[in-house]
Amino acid sequence: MCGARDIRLFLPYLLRMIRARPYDRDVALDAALSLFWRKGYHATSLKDLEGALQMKPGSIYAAFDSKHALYLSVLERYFLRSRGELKALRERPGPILQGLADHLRAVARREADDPARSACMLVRTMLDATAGEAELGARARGYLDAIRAEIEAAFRKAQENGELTKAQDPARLAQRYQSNMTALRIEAHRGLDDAALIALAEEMAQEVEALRPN
Amino acid sequence: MCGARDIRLFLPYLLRMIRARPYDRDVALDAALSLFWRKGYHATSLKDLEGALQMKPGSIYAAFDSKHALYLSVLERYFLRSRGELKALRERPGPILQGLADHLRAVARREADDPARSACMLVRTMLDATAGEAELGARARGYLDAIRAEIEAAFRKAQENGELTKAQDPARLAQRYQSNMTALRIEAHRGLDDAALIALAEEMAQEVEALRPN
DNA sequence: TTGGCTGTTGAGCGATCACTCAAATCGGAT
DNA sequence: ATCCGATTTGAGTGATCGCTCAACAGCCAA
Repeated sequence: MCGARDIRLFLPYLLRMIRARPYDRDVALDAALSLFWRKGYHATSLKDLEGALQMKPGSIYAAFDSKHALYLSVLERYFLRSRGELKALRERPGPILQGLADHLRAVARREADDPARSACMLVRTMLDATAGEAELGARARGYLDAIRAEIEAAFRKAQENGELTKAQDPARLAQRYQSNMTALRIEAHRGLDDAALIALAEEMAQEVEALRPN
Repeated sequence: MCGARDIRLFLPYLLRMIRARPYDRDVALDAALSLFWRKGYHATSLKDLEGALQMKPGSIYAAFDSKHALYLSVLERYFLRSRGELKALRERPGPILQGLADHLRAVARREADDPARSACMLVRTMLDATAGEAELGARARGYLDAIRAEIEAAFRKAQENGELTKAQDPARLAQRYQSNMTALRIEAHRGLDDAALIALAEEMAQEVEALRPN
């Protein structure tokens, strides 16, 4: 009996929780992600963010605390998506090595189609972070490590499935795979023509496929 | 007879030309190179430069015109040194492939020893350059292209020397070599431990050596 | 010495930076 | 209709940005 009253009591707060905000946090974060990814941390000003997020400075600070904190949120968002892609790849049925190889091909194709090609945001953040924003660099490194761990897990699973010999070292293969991916995306950023970009990815992909013992 | 007078006439100007400047241009440029390389274009302020160059703003502008122009000078300096290393490599006696492979090993060792590891300045500049400084990006790309051309010339010479089969494509080999070098130096910047860094370079180097037909 | 030219100085310019806060605005409960 | 509290607003904060320039210092010829 007092249950009903309790619900009535908390209803306003529940409603408030789902009350439509004047801005959509996800949309705003995506806009910030796109902007920061394209321009980098230092070159992006609050004015730029105001335009991209369609929010006034006060609202931005109420919602995200600071430019620094917003960048961290955005970076985490980027990381979660990147790792998500890899997790999906590992949990997919079929040979793991094939999935890893195809991922390289897919990234190259995606970049080739994208008119605004841009290298990995984690790498860019790491390269950009100076002593003044040491935390940004540390975060980016941490995320890159987590992604490498994800790749290593994939190679390890491939090894369990007999797609690799016991002598091959998943940690080292993951290291090389990530280096290749980084290089591939930097070449995309550089503006390498589509054919060469896809050929480069193909070369890397075949090296992954060639790991399989026959 | 009028020759002597001419010399006497121009002597002041000749002396002025070699007159010791209050600052040493080469030293100043090296200091700027080090600073810009470490902090990047956007994160480096005039105050930082004043400190590093030991020059007041007026002198900096008298000598280098602007922060932008100074960065361009410094970038060219960096490029010339990088290309110089490769040119030396190509003109050295002995097998070219061996030289290219050893260069990868040497870079890894150099980075491992360097406490302030830093990725290639041209790559960093390219990744950092926004629409506002499109020229910086274009310059960096141009320099990277020139370096790739240098690598390609090395592979081509190796091919002429019979170190490569006729079927192998120097352009593509150069592309991959440069990608590997980029990735290697980014891993160095990332803070990859010395052993792993050197192992990564070794793997890349052996792939170059394996190109040789036997 | 003196005059003249070169190169240095550093206070200070307007613009822009990240950021704040008092006032206006809005949705929902009464 | 009226009020309340949450949210948005945007002019404005001090700090710092890249950069300028009138005044000054040092050197050499005369």
